[in-house]
Amino acid sequence: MVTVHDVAARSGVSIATVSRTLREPHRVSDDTRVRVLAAVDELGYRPNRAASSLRRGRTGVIALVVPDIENPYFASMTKGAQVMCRARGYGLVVVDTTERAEIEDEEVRALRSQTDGLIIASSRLSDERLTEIADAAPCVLVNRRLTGPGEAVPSVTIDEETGVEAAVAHLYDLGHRGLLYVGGPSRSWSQARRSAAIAEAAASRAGLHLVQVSDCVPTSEGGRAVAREALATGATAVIAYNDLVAAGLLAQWTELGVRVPDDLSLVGFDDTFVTGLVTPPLTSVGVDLRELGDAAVELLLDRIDRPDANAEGNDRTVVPRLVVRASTAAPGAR
Amino acid sequence: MVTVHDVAARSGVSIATVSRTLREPHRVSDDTRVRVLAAVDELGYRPNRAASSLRRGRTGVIALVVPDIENPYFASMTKGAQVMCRARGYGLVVVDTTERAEIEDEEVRALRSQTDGLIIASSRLSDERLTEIADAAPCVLVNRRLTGPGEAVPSVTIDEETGVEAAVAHLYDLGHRGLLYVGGPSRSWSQARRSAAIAEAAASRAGLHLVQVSDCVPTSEGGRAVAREALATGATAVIAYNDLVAAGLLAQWTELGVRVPDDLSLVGFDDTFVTGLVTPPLTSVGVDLRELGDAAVELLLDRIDRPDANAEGNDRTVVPRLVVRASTAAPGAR
DNA sequence: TCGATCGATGTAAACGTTATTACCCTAGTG
DNA sequence: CACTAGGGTAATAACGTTTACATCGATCGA
Repeated sequence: MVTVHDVAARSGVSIATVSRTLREPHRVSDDTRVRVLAAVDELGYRPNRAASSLRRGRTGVIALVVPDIENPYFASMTKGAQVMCRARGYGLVVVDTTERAEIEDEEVRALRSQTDGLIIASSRLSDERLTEIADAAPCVLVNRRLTGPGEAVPSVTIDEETGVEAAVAHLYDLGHRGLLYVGGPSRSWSQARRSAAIAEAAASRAGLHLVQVSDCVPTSEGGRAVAREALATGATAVIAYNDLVAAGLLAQWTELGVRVPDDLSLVGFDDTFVTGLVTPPLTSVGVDLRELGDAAVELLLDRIDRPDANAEGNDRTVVPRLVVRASTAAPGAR
Repeated sequence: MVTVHDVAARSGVSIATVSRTLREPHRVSDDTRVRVLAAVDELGYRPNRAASSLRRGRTGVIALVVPDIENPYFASMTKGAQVMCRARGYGLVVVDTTERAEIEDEEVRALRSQTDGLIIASSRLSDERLTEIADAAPCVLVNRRLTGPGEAVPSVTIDEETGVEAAVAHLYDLGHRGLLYVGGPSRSWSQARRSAAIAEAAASRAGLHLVQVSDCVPTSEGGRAVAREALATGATAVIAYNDLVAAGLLAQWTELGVRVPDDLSLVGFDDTFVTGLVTPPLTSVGVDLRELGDAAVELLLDRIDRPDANAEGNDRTVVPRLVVRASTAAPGAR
């Protein structure tokens, strides 16, 4: 292993100067700098991260905790986070909790002391636990906002109301009056918000009849499972908890001979790449998920690098767009 | 921050004993052990990873380098790797190279000195470069095997021949005699192997006519783009480079009024969750991708933890299964 | 009973980096 | 010319762990 000492010896300076050359280049004279950098290059020197972390009390690494990396939603988020981390010179460790709160708790506990900060996406933990964690380490929540008065845990959330409003408006304007919302797990924070937002959006529209079913398993299998039940409601338009559920509904309906959008319009959530995989391509409302990851990293790193700069600007809200594809049309269009 | 010193003070022993209690519990007496562990618990002590790494020359972290974490293929692999790492007490840092060789090179260079080992999946780097990397750090390749004689870079690969053979046999037995293979990027190692294996499997079957197109972009858009061209070949059965391409073909064909499997049979590769999303569900040949990640981690950690135990047992081959779903049937079945 | 052995614990020296302090040397100022 | 200011560099002390070695009883065999 090549260390500062080797570089120092080779370039005829002290180890202090080597370190300074790399950390604060402007503080050394021009010719020492080139000499040191040359030696660094020739020897292939790379500062030992462990040593650096130990001395500085900073690891240069942040952690992203997600429930399930196989879920395209979190995969995209991770991608965004990854790119931003690279740009800012930070490492990213991704942890998959397999949707289990106790694993999340355990991992978070382990990570908080060994990283510079945490991003926790769609957490399964209680408000109390999260507050406690945020007290102990820089922390950004995604898809979760703590409600307490004094709480100031930074978070990145989606403006569900706006997204839902756009979806409902779209369907209403097409002429739909019977609307079904196939909701996800009732314990989910996003589900609660979406459900409430849909109720509100529906209530404000004359003649619109809304039915909600909930606790659909948020996968395509879940969608398949409720496909018949959904038909039975007599709705002409369906909004699904997410794209996967929508895909499942679509697949099952197709097998049952129900045609989309001729017989039934369908809107998904999250606008993942799944929308382009199915036939017809799915109208969906969602944010750029990479941007979500991006934003979380940015928020966290700003907190870390510029400590107590501004206790304000804690939260970021990302506004979703409705992307209209081929799964929605006027009712009875055929 | 609570350190060994705090724990030592609290439990009335020296820091050495604290460290030993945690690393080699059998080497301390029973009552000291319980006393120390109690103190650890009460104080919430967690050994500082940076310090530990520095001293031991081991980080307890391995890296997984993938071209694209958004690709369900690598997402599943990552999941498998993640779970295995957790089980073995290692941390996992996932790096997405966004399919760019120069980023892969750069990241690998940075990671090899700061982790205990590397897993490089579907690498874009040259054989020479990979050999060089493997010389400098424990390394396992996935979906790549170095061919040189003395080369002994451990790898996990898929037995493409067996998988392809099963797919071709399935279609042939259904009665198909005109077969099209829609191949992926010609620079891809997997593509080369699949293409060769299909040619071989086809050659051994009387009356089977094989056409290959290649350089299809390995996404659903890529599949859509070649959908018409595929029809023009007159084949009655199509094998696609992967499930995404198959999904694209399927979507475009559906829009063109071509029905699967009535008019055309379709087989995908990799058996990702995409197979269940589309209509009809896709017949696909692939391995359990989590197992692939699993195996890579296991191979790597065995190398790290039991150094030079066995230079043999370097490679692991995973045998894919053909999962028959609804996208394949006898030709002219309708 | 005495030395050898062994088990349990303590002491202290690393690991490679960075930050603080001290130093030197040159240039500027009265 | 003496004195100071200040830029550039060197020496050195941490950071928290782990581990080789030393120490000290106690046990055991002769």
